[in-house]
Amino acid sequence: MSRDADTPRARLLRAARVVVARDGLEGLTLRAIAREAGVSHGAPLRHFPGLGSLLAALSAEGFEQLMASVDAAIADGSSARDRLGRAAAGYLNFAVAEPGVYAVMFRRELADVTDPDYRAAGQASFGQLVSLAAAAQAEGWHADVSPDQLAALLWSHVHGLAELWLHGALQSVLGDVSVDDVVDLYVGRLDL
Amino acid sequence: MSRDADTPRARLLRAARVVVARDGLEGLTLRAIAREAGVSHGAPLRHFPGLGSLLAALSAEGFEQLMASVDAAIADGSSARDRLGRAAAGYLNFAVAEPGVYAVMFRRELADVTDPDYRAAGQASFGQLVSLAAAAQAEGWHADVSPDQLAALLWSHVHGLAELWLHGALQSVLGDVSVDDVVDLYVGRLDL
DNA sequence: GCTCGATGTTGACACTGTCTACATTTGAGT
DNA sequence: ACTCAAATGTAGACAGTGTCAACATCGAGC
Repeated sequence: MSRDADTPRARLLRAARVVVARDGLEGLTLRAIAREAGVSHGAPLRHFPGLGSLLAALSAEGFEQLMASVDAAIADGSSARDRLGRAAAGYLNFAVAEPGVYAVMFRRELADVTDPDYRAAGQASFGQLVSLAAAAQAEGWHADVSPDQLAALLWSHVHGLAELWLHGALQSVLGDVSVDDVVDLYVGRLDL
Repeated sequence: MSRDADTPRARLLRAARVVVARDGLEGLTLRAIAREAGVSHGAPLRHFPGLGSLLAALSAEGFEQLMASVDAAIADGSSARDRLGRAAAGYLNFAVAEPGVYAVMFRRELADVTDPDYRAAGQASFGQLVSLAAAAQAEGWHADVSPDQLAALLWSHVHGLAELWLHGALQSVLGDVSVDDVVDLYVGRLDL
């Protein structure tokens, strides 16, 4: 994300971020993105075969952002298991900082999940988690599962927390919890 | 769900089930529901103020189905902790049996989450989980958290598994796992 | 018998995604 | 410097959508 920092493609993706942050998923239309980018309603189709493809590209960027957020969070962890807890916090921080992008990343009816960049970015993100899990296993933590399986379990749990928080379900069921509360609850409990 | 088993309202909700099962979330439109129910495109608005309201009613039904699925699954559990594991299986079985309904239940851009019936059904479903969690705590399992918090954690984990499975992410990351595999993995690991 | 509420129909409106035909700009090769 | 082709953008159309208003039907209760 540097050489082509101002191509029309990148401008459209930035516009999509603005729109989804402002209007949510229901306002995230191709025409709204075009308006935000200051071009006519047909212009985006010169750069993406369709809305699903644009949203897949946005999601791919989201996965990279997510990895960066996790990387930043684990920077000064003492042990692998400690880094795993910090990774969860980094993950949730991204989801809360970019709720619209995070939602698009996991709605197959919106983003074209067959897009190669989307799949690659998603797998890279999962790979990051596998590495963290494997390192914790090397310290003897849940060493009796495959790293992939352990990573899938951890991913599921953190993803569930993110989705329910974004949905507002956690807030309505516990008091009005903050993200930090969720992180504390999750990291501090259930043997993580 | 009995006295009014054949009101137009109930017929529309049945039609919505058919449509979402056949065409997925992107095909779940008000007009498609009307077509499936054999009425004109404006007829549903006589019974629901809008699509979001209809989907909220469908979601409320979904929460009741979900509770029934969990209830059936825990019927012959030996201990409270054992029942908790069976409850997770019942939960995931519902999500996989009715993927469209399950998805609608957790998309606030589709279902009107302010609908009173929706909220009541969702809270009842959560209450069911709280009871199960509290019973397991009475057996000494994770007794150092509040039942609500413990239930929220369990819910997040199972919801994350359901969402990622429905999204196809678990299948693409582990091999082509079945739901039973997911249940085994989840229930058998992480001290549940 | 008549009225009124429940239910349904029809047509309109402003949106949407996508397509096609047409314009403009721009850069690389001669 | 000129040309031409690719990149990019515009404008209009089409079918589909949610929602609304006006009109129709029909049945139960007075």
